[in-house]
Amino acid sequence: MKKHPHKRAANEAAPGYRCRGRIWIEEGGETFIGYGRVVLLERIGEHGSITKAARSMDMSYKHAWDLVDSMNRHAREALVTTSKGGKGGGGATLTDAGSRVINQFRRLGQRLEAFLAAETAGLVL
Amino acid sequence: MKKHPHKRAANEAAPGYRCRGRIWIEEGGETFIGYGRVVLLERIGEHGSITKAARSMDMSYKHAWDLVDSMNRHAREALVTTSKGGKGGGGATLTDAGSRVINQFRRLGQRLEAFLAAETAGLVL
DNA sequence: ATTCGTTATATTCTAAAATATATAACGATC
DNA sequence: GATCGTTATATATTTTAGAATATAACGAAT
Repeated sequence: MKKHPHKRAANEAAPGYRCRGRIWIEEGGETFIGYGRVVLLERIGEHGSITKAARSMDMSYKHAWDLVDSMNRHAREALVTTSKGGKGGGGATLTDAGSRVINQFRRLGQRLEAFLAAETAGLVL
Repeated sequence: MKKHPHKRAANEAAPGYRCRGRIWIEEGGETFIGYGRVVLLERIGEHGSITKAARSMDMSYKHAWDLVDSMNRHAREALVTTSKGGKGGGGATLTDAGSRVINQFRRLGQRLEAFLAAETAGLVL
């Protein structure tokens, strides 16, 4: 039988190439929303506190606070509202606008995954 | 005239949201090709030398060499071949396989840009 | 008034990534 | 065989992003 020159040799591992990617939304050259920020928003919604949300994802409070601040500054209406003092020391709540942003970005991420899967399937390397 | 409640106030800057993203190709969990690597391949093709290519893009030689090594290890056939000693001290040449990878990735990048443009146009934030 | 856990903020510390530096080997040309 | 600019490699230094730490303010509950 004639050899098939384009088939991989038996000892040669088949390279499993895969397209991967990241996507985010900018405003004025700065990041508005990305994967990590969406997770943070979700955790704030679950825990009702920036501190607890940060701990739950092994992030420093300062980093989490800076991200929330950045998101709120770039959003048309606040995604997270905070209160200090009082019962429990205060807290943070995810707004409806925040929930909508989460949903929009999650759907965007799904479309990216579909794009990447199609590109991976069509790779000709 | 009745106010249009969903129109932006005159003093409120229109937020220019924009989808951005990055894409790369992995093999075995490690990066095989990405934007920076493609630029490096192109510069090697232009200069015929890893050293000059690295300088031309303000990259340390070590970093450039590591990237070339990584690309060659993950590619089915070498994207860059090198020679040491001899006239001019040696050099590096972009192979045909390297050129093909550049073209494939550039086209992939164009399709990503189209995807991002469409998503930006459809943003509902 | 004291306590509590949080927000808000500044400052310091650390770890990762990249750069910078140094050295040997290479081989065609002179 | 001496020279040259490069590849190849190791080590040290610098940069920088994020974590860690510290402190004050807050305000309801006790």
